[in-house]
Amino acid sequence: MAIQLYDSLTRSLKPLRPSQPDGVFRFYNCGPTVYAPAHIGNFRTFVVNDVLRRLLELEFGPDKVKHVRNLTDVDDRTIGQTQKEKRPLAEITKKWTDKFHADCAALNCLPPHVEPTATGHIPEQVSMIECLMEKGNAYRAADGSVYFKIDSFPGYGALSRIKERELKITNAVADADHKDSVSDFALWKAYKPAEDGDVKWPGPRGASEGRPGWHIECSAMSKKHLGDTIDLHTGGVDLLFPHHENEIAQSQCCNGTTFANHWYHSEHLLVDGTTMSKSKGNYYTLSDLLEKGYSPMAVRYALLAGHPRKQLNFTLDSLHAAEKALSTLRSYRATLSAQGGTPDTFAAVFAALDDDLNTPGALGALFTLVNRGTAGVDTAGFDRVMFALGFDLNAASAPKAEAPAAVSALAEKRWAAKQSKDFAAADALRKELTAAGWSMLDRKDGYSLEPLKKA
RNA sequence: GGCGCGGUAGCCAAGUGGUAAGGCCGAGCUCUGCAAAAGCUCUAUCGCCGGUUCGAUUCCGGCCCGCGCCUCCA
Repeated sequence: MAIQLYDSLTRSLKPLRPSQPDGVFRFYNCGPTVYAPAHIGNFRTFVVNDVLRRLLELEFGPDKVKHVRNLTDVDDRTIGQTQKEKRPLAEITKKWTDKFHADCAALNCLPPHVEPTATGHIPEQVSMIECLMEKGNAYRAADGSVYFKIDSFPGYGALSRIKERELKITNAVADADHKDSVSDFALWKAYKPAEDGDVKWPGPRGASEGRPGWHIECSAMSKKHLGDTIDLHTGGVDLLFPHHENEIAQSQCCNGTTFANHWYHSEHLLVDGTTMSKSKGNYYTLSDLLEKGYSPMAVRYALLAGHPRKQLNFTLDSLHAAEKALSTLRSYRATLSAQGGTPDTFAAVFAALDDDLNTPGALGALFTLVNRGTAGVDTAGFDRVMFALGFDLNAASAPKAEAPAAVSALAEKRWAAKQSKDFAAADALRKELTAAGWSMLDRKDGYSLEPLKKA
């Protein structure tokens, strides 16, 4: 059964199908800018795209999906960071690329098949800009920068439905002096010694040395790794305009063909009802949540608990709920036998996923089945569902924290009191442990200690 | 101002023209020195007002409230 996915361009549900004769599904997902740790809002997009990647593999076969996700390693923010830290660009971007990879791995996201970087594709970008200049879609500005001429592309605005004249005039006027029109966007930015440090490359013919504008990297890298027409292009809603709109303009003017057959945008993660930002103090990284005692898998679960095309209000409670839900799945998995399953047991789960990536619907269907018991279910069938959702049930439920000596001592005392049936003392000690932030779990033959979740 | 999205139980969140999945929390019960774990049970008429309809939470219109984007933010 085909995967139906919302297409932002036609605003309708469309089936996902490879368009090339080789049957390979070409999938480009806009990746992160590596100048700081990605936050969980960023990861919502990447986790959602990971589920998509997994569904595509199940649908077309693991070797019939080509997944490309870029790393933006040169732009205003990365350069700004090098100036702030007085360190080379490559050092900064390496650091945050490594962190991004570690976080992705913790969240059990499959690595893309190709992960191109902007700095690794300067010639490709330059060549595309030259192509656009030759075709009259781009022009050199007085300072040596190159801009895309929006008027030259009649289709501009089709994706975002934004007409040039409807744009709110902001402080974009800063660069306006060099542009023919305020709405034209940079393909190549001329080198500015005071701001750019040593970050510069030889420019397109006729332009100054400098660096690529942000949008051109995706056009150039998708062309190189996936070809002129790709089957699916995805990203967060915020990329719809101007980033994706500009990519379409660049690619279609240069290549003369449809850039992407399908566009998909996942919605924002909100915290406290608003979008995350450092100034609001509601900015979470994965590390922040792990420090609070939550597991990466719970974060993944929480990110999938809302419909990907709907804003999701993230709360710490949702992580608690996720932790519990995963624990239920873990015990359920443990009761399953290796064989004897009925093939279509989890059809409802896949039906939900195939229907516009309805992850909360899929989770609902999954628990309905789990609550029904283990009849007709075997490990292989269940594991297929876990693969699709990307839940690694073997991953630790939560990082095992070592109890401080003082806490261990209290626990030992309480255990001894309990063994000697001094329940009053045992209860008093339990209260002390709670006050110290630890929970003591008794078993027949011993006990374990777990830190209480921090608020 | 332009474009778009949403308002479903204490919280999170699916869904359907015929009286509403699921997770968490909470309550009760079973089990158990206590706690935890496990099991069972219980908890909503879907923002407001009209309209269409035999029937609307689901379609249409209006209103109220919230959120996002509008040139470099996933």
